[in-house]
Amino acid sequence: MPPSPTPRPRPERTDPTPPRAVVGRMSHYLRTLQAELADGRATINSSRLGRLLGFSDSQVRRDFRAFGLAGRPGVGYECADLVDRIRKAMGIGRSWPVALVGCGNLGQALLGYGGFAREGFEIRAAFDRSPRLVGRDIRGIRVEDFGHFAESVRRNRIRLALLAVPAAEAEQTALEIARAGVSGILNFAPVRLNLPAAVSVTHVDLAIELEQLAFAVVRHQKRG
Amino acid sequence: MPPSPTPRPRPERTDPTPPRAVVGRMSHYLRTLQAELADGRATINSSRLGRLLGFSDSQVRRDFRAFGLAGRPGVGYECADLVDRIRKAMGIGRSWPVALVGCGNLGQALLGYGGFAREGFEIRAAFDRSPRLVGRDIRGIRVEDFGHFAESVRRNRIRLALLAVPAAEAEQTALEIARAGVSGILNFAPVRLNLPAAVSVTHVDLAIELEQLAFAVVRHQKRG
DNA sequence: GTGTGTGAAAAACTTCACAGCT
DNA sequence: AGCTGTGAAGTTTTTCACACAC
Repeated sequence: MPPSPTPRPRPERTDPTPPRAVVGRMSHYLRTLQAELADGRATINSSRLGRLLGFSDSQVRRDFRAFGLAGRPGVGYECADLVDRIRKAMGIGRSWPVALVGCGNLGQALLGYGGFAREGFEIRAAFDRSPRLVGRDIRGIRVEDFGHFAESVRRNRIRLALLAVPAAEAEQTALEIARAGVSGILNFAPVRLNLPAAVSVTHVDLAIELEQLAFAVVRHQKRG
Repeated sequence: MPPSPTPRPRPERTDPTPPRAVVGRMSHYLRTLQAELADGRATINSSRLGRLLGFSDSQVRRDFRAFGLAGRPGVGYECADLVDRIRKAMGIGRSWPVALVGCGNLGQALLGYGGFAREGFEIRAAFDRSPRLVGRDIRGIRVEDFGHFAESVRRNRIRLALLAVPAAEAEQTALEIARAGVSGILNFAPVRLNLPAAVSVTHVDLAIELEQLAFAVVRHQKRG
């Protein structure tokens, strides 16, 4: 049993960074608050908001405090105010021009997906390499040749890209996207991308979602 | 303040349930291991696997132990063996017949998505309510009228459904899916579903993914 | 030497419970 | 009364660090 001196590095908690788990829930609060506003409710309390999302009331209050959001005792939180502040804190809400790269089936579905607009994400330009698609008009967007990508990024001040190309092309295409100065890529190809640290990548892997669902189903039936 | 006698409820850790966080990573291990196998590597150690996925080496070892997976000191883990065991532990790997409900743009993209097959998920039947689509052949699948859904679920032993209908129809359609005896729904509509507890639901919300990405981008640029 | 398995410690996260504001 | 804000306690998850197996 060595007594182990333990130098105590003193972590010194003054962390201004909101905990990762909180960030993950913020988008959900935002969406629910917008729905409440649309239903004509001006305020909401932590226990209702929690119930709608499956969180506890104290968790809601803690999360909001972590983002510096305050409510009024006896009343609750003001929906409209909260929506504004969350948007601001998350850096969204203003217009975010987005580029779509890859206009096959999935890409075309993304062009038609209504959900993006809500938070100001707007697909401004669409690209493909196939001569079959280049020049076509899909839902009001003209498909451009991917060769023009870098120029279009500058012209449209594009910072985010949706990557919906076949797996085999994903890595190479992502590199070119990164080189054009885009700072975030939402990747739909079932391939892990190795990119310079300057660009953030989020992976949407539908097979993994299905696996998790299948596991939940199996467990659900074994137990309760 | 009395020192609180602490009755010690004796948690009695013999929990066979793998921690939720571990389950979330298992699919990622699975995919990386398959890629390693495809590259001709027979074994892998925790630190390489962790590096490929952005996890620490000890986390990898802990995760595997939680699933009862053992490695060999000085060598590492055997990829093929691991893949088999993870599949078995997750309940996947066998064929999972899946139904697609909603054959608009997104639905058609899902029919063409190559990633599902890897783990045995197979879209066996596709449904829509629109007479425009019913009867059409899309990528080898004949679109059926949603009225036949329950019968098809029984005939094809379908347990999972992909829900790709417009937001306004999602809740009602999901209820009918649940009533037909499906046990898991992967929901693509930007709407929260309120369903009986017997059915598991996983939400794929692309707007939320984009929000999280935008936040990561903003933070990334503020700090490092 | 290399790399696992694992107690112990640390950190992150969640819930409890209640003082205090409206 | 109703509901927030928050210390304190509890729980889960991650990392550390090292004995031990190959």
